[in-house]
Amino acid sequence: MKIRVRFAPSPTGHLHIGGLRTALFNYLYARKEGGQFILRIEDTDEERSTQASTDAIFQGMLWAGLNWDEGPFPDGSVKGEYPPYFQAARWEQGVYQKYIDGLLAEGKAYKCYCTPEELGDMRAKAQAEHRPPRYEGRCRHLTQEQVKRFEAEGRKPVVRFKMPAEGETVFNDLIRGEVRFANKDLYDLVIRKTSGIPTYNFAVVVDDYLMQISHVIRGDDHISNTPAQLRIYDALGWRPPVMAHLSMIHGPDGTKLSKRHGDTSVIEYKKQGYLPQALINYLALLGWSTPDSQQIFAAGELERKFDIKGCQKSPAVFDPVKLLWMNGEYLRAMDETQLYAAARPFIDDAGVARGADAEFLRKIIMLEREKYKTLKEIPDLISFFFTDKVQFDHEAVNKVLKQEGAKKALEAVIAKYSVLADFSELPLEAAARAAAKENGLKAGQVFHPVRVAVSGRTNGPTLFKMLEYMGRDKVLARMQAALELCS
RNA sequence: GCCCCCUUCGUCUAUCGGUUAGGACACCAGAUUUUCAAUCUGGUGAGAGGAGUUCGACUCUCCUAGGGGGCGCCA
Repeated sequence: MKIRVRFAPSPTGHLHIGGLRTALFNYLYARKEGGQFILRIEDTDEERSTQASTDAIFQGMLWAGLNWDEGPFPDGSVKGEYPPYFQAARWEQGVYQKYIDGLLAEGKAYKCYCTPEELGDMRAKAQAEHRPPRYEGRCRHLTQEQVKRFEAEGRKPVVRFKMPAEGETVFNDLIRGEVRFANKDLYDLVIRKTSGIPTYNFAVVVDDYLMQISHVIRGDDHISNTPAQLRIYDALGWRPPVMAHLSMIHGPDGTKLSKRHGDTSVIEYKKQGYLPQALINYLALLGWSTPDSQQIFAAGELERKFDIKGCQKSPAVFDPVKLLWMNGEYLRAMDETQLYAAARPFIDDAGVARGADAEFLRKIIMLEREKYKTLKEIPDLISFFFTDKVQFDHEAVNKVLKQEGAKKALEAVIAKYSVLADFSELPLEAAARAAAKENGLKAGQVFHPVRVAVSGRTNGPTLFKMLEYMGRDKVLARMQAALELCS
């Protein structure tokens, strides 16, 4: 069997973490099995679908590196045999209507003239009477006269699919095993809206079949839609794809991940300085694992090791702290060139290091690399190298420069450094230690004031390398200026 | 209310009838160190509850409880 999977988002907002995870599992399954990964835009919601959302989905997918084999692309091009991969446009081409007509002709579907208000009333009444709030089939057996009257009133019908009243619908989910639904719990769902546009539950069936999707991998919030869709496959005489329902991602409070939990758009993670590889690695581990619980995956390794058998049935809580750790791991694993390239936009954006020499900037970035958890925090961590005047942290000044002996230490170091022949790491350290010894100070009593004097902070890179990179002029000038802050 | 799904450390998970229940994040302690971080070592910490099946259950079955999802002319 040819493996064909799809990610089918509706363009009604940004691509979020949950959507990206679903896309990722489809992508990985396709890559692992040597199949095709298809992107299809389900824009049958005329009111909420927007072009901006479609663009955002493209952008998010591309940034995350989830390249699709078939579907529409941001430049307007389309790959694959089933263009345009937008359901609304496919509807305009008449893709769905013939199947609806067929069901109507065979009596497997019927027109329903109930208005939204009537439906609302029925639901409310059912709720009040403790009955399930679903459509009871009022228009299932309308007489010719009734239809005529409704038509005369100008009512526009929807088309509903007739669900069987008895029996069971059973399917074998790749992740959950056998799942059974009693048909009596199904209801006659709308497959064509008054606008003529098919509803989601109908359009997915038609498109998945037409596009020869072999496996439907989606969130388990779709489990309850599955029996209805299976009934439609059956009515159309089609063989359904294999179903695989992924567990949901939850927020810390145990409910489905939503905006308030940080299910922010994928692009927001980019802006916050996350690496796409790190996000992807982290997401792959939400609801999936290898038999040995491997944590970090090298490039291409997920594609090779992904196995749907390793998918978890239970929901996973999104843990931003672990994501942060993982991002740090990826940052530390980058080489100088990669890190520089990744960090540069954030540095430019922050307006730090304007006009700095690229080689120099690269060295400075590497100096503090083991501290980075996100790219976004890099500018702040290195900014003091480039400012004209040191921005002193008040706490640092009070705790260090105001201490007894600080002034003496700085003066001694200034004296040494002014005449130091080789202004590089080792001699700098030796000179500082000598200054300490000669003045009866402990090494720390000298090192700390020097650090604060030149950087304004108590935390920073390894001291003498930092001084070396900063250069004699700047170091001396800064220490000189800091003397005024000592008491 | 009805239907469906789920249940191993705080979190992500391994285990596929016999293990001192393993790993990772986080946390704690120690080592290293000029700071922070990184790194290394060690530690705390789990099978929801109850019945079965079995020589033996985290693992299989049932019940209970808890959690989640769905019940639209949204997808």
